Order: sequence, then structure tokens, then C-alpha cells
Amino acid sequence: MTNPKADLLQGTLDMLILKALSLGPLHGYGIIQRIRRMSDEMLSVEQGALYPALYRIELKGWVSGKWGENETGRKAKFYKLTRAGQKQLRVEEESWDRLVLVVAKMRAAT
Amino acid sequence: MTNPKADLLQGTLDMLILKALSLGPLHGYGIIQRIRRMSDEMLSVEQGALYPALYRIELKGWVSGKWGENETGRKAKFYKLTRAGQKQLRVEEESWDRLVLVVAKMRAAT
DNA sequence: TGGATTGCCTTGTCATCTTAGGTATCGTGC
DNA sequence: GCACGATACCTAAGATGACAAGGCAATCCA
Repeated sequence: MTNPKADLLQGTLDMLILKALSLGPLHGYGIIQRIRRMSDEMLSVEQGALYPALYRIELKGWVSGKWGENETGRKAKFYKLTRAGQKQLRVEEESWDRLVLVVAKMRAAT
Repeated sequence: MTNPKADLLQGTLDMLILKALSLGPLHGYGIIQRIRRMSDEMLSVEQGALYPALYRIELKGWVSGKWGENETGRKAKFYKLTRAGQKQLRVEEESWDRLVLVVAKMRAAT
């Protein structure tokens, strides 16, 4: 694809969603934009990736969705990080840090 | 799984294999051990992941395999990084760096 | 009125990792 | 002599998870 942006690595999406929601509840469409903004336009999550992921992590109890209205009165489903989700976010961030460290180690190895 | 080791992230395997081979040609079984060693025993690649991956990246021309013998005289297929593979390694490392940067940015965002 | 945007969702496809095998050779210990 | 572990190759089944591509509906605004 020779994408100038960093491609999403399989397995990081959950972490990004949880991270985005750690700034406050949001609906799906907004999550995509928040991730884009938080990453300085470098990551763009596709809807076809997001909604299944939201469903997945809601089943796991990391977020809880509730129908409501956005600021302009439109129907939207708001997702909120649960306590378990906060914990999971820490777990995934630590795991990510470990991987980054290991790859750096590999890089340095001779 | 609460694995103390860093889990392999889908998509990083190719880079690790190319990196391992950048230290010199090696057969499949040895690549697994080299990756383990280079990562301070923190990454372990499964055979069921490695061999398909080798096949895959050989098709792409990043490595070339040739049957030979190891130092003890046993038959083994040695993989060697091609010039295209060296280039690809740089590409993947840059892409990795970009992703690490972006995630760090996400982490810092408010 | 009609396209752009917001907002939800599903389906199909593809790539890739894990698990779990199978084959064969070789060295070592009993 | 033979069992066992290590070395070395490979494959198949299953699950996961991202992407592409679409559909639906409401709203906004030119």
C-alpha cells in the first residue's frame, strides 16, 4: 500500500480505542476522529474495523455502550471505559512497552 | 495468558526474521534461536509461524533459500537476505519507528 | 433538491498467528 | 541396541482481526 501513514498493527486497535475513551465517553464515529486527532492525523481507523472492535471489547466488559444523543441532538451510541477497561488499558500499554523494548533490543543485537 | 514475555504482534514477524538474517544466513530452526537470543529470551517464534513466513517472504524475494548442510553435516535449508530484503528491512524498521512514535503521541495526548 | 457529513451497522475477504500434529536424522545415556 | 531429546523440515485446522465495500438513515447547508 506504500502508505505514508503508519499502518495499524493487528492487536493495537483495542489499545487505541481504550486510550481514546480514557479521555471521556464518546460515540463510535467520534472515536475515529479522536484517534485521528490524538495521533496528529497519522492514524485513521476504518469504520469496518472500529465497530466490530467495539462490539468485541464491549463483550469483554472493557467498555459499556449506551444510546444517547450528541450535542446536536442526534442519536448516537456512547461508549464509556469501564473500570475493567481502565485496567486493561494499563495492561496493554505495559505489553506494548515491553514489545517496543524488545524490538529495540533486537535492533541493537549483533 | 498473562505472559511475562512480550507477545509477538501480528505483522512484526517479517521484520524480525529479516533482522535476524541481517546478521548472516541461517536455516529456519536457527532463526528461531537467533531471535530468541537477540531478544534476551523474550521473544519466541513458533515453528508454525516461521516456516510459512519464510515461504512468504521468499516468494517476495526478500530472502533466498538454498539447501545445504549445517556445521555438523546435517541437511538444512539456509536462508539469506537478498538486496531487496535489506531494503525491505529498512522499510519495515522505519514503519515500525513511525508507529512507535504515533502511539507515544497518542499516549501523550489529552 | 441534492450532496456532504454524521452516525450506525453487516458481509465478505484476506493475511497471519497458534495449536497441533507429522516426518526424519542425529547424539547421548542407559 | 534403543529410547529419548534435540535438531530440522513441513502442513492443516482454527481463530483472530483488519480492511474493503457496501447499505441505511438523519441532518445540514448551498
